[in-house]
Amino acid sequence: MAESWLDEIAAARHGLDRSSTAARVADLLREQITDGRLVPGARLPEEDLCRAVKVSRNTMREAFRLLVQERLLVHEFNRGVFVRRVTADGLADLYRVRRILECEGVRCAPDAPREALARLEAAVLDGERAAAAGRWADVGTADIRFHQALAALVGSPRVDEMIRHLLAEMRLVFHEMGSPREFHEPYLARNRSLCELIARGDTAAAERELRSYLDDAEAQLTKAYRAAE
Amino acid sequence: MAESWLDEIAAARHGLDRSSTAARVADLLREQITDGRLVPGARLPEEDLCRAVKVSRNTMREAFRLLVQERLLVHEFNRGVFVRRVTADGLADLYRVRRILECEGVRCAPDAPREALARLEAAVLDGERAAAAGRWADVGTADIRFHQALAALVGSPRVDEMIRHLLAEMRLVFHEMGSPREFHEPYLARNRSLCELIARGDTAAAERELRSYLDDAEAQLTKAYRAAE
DNA sequence: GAGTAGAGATTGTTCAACAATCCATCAATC
DNA sequence: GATTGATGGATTGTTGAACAATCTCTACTC
Repeated sequence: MAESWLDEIAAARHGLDRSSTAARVADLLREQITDGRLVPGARLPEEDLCRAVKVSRNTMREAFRLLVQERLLVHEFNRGVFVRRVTADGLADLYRVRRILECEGVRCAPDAPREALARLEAAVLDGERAAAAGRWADVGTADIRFHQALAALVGSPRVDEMIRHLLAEMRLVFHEMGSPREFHEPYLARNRSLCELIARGDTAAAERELRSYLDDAEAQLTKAYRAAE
Repeated sequence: MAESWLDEIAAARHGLDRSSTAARVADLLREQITDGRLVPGARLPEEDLCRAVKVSRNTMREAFRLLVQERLLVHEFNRGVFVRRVTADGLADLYRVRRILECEGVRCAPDAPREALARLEAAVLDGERAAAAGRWADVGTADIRFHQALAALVGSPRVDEMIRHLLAEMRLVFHEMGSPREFHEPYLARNRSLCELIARGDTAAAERELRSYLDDAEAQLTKAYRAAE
């Protein structure tokens, strides 16, 4: 195993040179969306964006396709692309799959590597620090990182990708209903206790707590959703 | 429910007029791949395909994107697109997620609508009929439909999409190792018994059987994989 | 007020060209 | 003889323009 550093280089290279213009444009748009500057339902006209970003229409369309694949945009034939608007049904489905993946993560916790558990703890800490400083947007980001780390306990690249897309859509939900503080504050303590239950190895109690956690969050969001209509 | 046929029309129309040329080209390629005429690892040169299908490079690239999203093709920057080649690691991950989704389907069986259970039964029957007639490729198709119906018991559009992509990749695995008969034949009886356990409502036994089923299949494929190297 | 016709705007698709990158080949050096 | 470096051909990435198809809104007719 004298050449193990070769593998590291091979892995690092992947993230370096792979940058097409389309991918960079997609990064740009993704940031606008996850930051909430592009609200759900907003239309993205090709030509305006091409002029703004100074790329050709073909390249812009390629960037669109990347974000459609991530479920951040939806493409309607002959009508254009829009920031995805999550419906009440979509929200229910979102939580259905979150329950499946995150609960599986909890069940896998005993077999998970230490780094994976450390990331869970780190996300909780980040959230608490951000709350103490009043940075509520960062609290939301930390919360998402926490749930991502939860599903990552499964140790499956494919599950990682699924949960990443799922939680990116959750960001859309949050932006569509505003008020990050009221929503995220109560869950800081629950994240902490969930993390401790897992660290203690009590996966059964952790799964129960997680389910009630997700039920509560879903009910709260659904209520806000129905009210918004 | 007097106007339920209206919904059917609405659904059918979706598949009719909303068909860009890129989507049709993608259909063409998808068929070539799932039928095994395009083997895993094969490169798809843009210009050759453009000339063959008589579409422009941009349209062809759009078709590529669609199939990349379905995980049938992989796109390497500045190198081209290739039929996905599933590695041994990828195979393990594939089964890890199949276990999660299909076992969840079994657990949801008591709450599933009758049509969903009927589709399960239908897939088993199709497989048995195809086997009796010696159509082993169709046996494989029926097997995939069976597992798709299993995950569909969850009743989540998102899970449906996940399992569809997963099983499309499984087709690649099958093609990479050939010999459909030897592999699929033993599982016909197990599909049948699994289906009966579910129909009887014994979800606990069904889940145990499904896990051992998937373990066996994974072990068999993994062995064949290692041998092929 | 409902329905229709048409103009203007936007998207779908194609084409041709050039730039950037990869790949195989060959020459040069040690 | 093997490794390194340069060369050229082939393929992909990106651009801009053009035209066709479709949608959307306005104005008009009844």
